[in-house]
Amino acid sequence: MEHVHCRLETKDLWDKFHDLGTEMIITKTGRRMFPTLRVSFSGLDPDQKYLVLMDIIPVDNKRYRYAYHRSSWLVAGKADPPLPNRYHVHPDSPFTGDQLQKQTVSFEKLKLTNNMMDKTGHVILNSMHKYQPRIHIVKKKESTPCQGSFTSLDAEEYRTFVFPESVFIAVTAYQNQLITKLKIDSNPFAKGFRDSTRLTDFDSEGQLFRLTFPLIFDRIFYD
Amino acid sequence: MEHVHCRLETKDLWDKFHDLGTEMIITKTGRRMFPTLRVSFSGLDPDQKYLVLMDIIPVDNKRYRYAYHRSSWLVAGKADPPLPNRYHVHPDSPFTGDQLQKQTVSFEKLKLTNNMMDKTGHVILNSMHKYQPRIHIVKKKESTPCQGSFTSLDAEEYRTFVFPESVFIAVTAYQNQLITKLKIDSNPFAKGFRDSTRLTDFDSEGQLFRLTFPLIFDRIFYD
DNA sequence: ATCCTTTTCACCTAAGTGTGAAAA
DNA sequence: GGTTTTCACACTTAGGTGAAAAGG
Repeated sequence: MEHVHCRLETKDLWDKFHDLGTEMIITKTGRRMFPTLRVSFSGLDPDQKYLVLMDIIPVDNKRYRYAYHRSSWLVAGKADPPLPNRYHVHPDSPFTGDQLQKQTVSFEKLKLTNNMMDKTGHVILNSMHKYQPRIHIVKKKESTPCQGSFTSLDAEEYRTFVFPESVFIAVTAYQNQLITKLKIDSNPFAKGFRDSTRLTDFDSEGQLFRLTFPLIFDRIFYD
Repeated sequence: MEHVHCRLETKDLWDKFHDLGTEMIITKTGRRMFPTLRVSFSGLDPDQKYLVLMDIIPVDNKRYRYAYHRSSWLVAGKADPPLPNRYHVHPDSPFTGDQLQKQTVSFEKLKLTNNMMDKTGHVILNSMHKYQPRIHIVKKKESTPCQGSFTSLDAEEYRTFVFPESVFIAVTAYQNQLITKLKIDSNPFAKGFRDSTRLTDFDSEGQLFRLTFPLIFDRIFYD
């Protein structure tokens, strides 16, 4: 697994958020992450089967608060008691190496919650704490279950990738107004709050283009 | 272009609808097609640029009506005056052959309307008429515009693919109740009408699976 | 009791979908 | 009188709002 590479496809967007200090909303019922973690791999064995996993780990042992007058995050004390870490197998796993090198893997369905009693499988985080998402790729052996539990892993069987631009602070309400603005402008699901005069245009939902002159297609091939 | 192949990725779903007699709603403001036409290509020149187009042509010169007592479609006379055919360039065009062989092309944004005055570029169809969608792949020359109008095409420059399982009758309201049921069960946007006891489960939105036992990841690679 | 911070919740936007009664 | 079309409505998921509630 030494030559495996992992690319963050959504790096540009993550960078924009990272510059402002990324915040992710966590709710009782679970909230998606935005931006989404979307990655692609290279250097895999095309015929080997792999699982792709994601988890989110605390970056430090601190609790943060937002200083409005300075528009910046300050340390506000020691972290709350840590929560049990959960690993999330991408639902399309297992992938063949061939598949993985052709398509990107998107963790758009993953949701964050502050509900410690959550039973729906969302990631449980502490509010006002700093986190780092991670991506893991695991070589699947005959015996590796795709669902269920892992018991042991040899060192050769997996690799972990960390993208520092994806660190974020979990919040129950946005603190930095610039983050709110960037979310509204870049998340298609927040369209309802955009000004009619859009300054930014991240969404790739280009209009269907129509030709005004008909083409002539006289030969039809059945396939 | 002789060796180009085109595969209908959503064939299974189309087949299910075709068995019942596919109906597509057309409205004044435009309605998406469901199932979506999603295709992939092979046999292309990786470095060549291509445009992918779709159009929808009348299958015959007939008008249909639905006989409720027999639960089947009957011919109800001659077709209404034909409407001008429009060709729709996929908004992501042009593609390189390499891109096209790695990803599938989805026409999910295309909308159908019965409004002959439509200025938004949707496909205009006659209600109660039978139609056949077609996919065209066109080799892009330096001079070929991606937007605008084509003036002429050499015979070697394109191929047209037709999937007979994608024929449908345009309607303003569903006629066959079994079609309504299948749409509700298979279109994620119609979830609100599903019984709590889902018999069918076409949507691929599998729940994220969670491991209950933590894995041990001690080696972190920055990438 | 006061004050400040953090969390919750009912509410509205948005697009896509079928409903069912009314209008053609 | 029967068939076809329209339209306001309700539902789903995802997202931010802003006032009220909860915490400390």
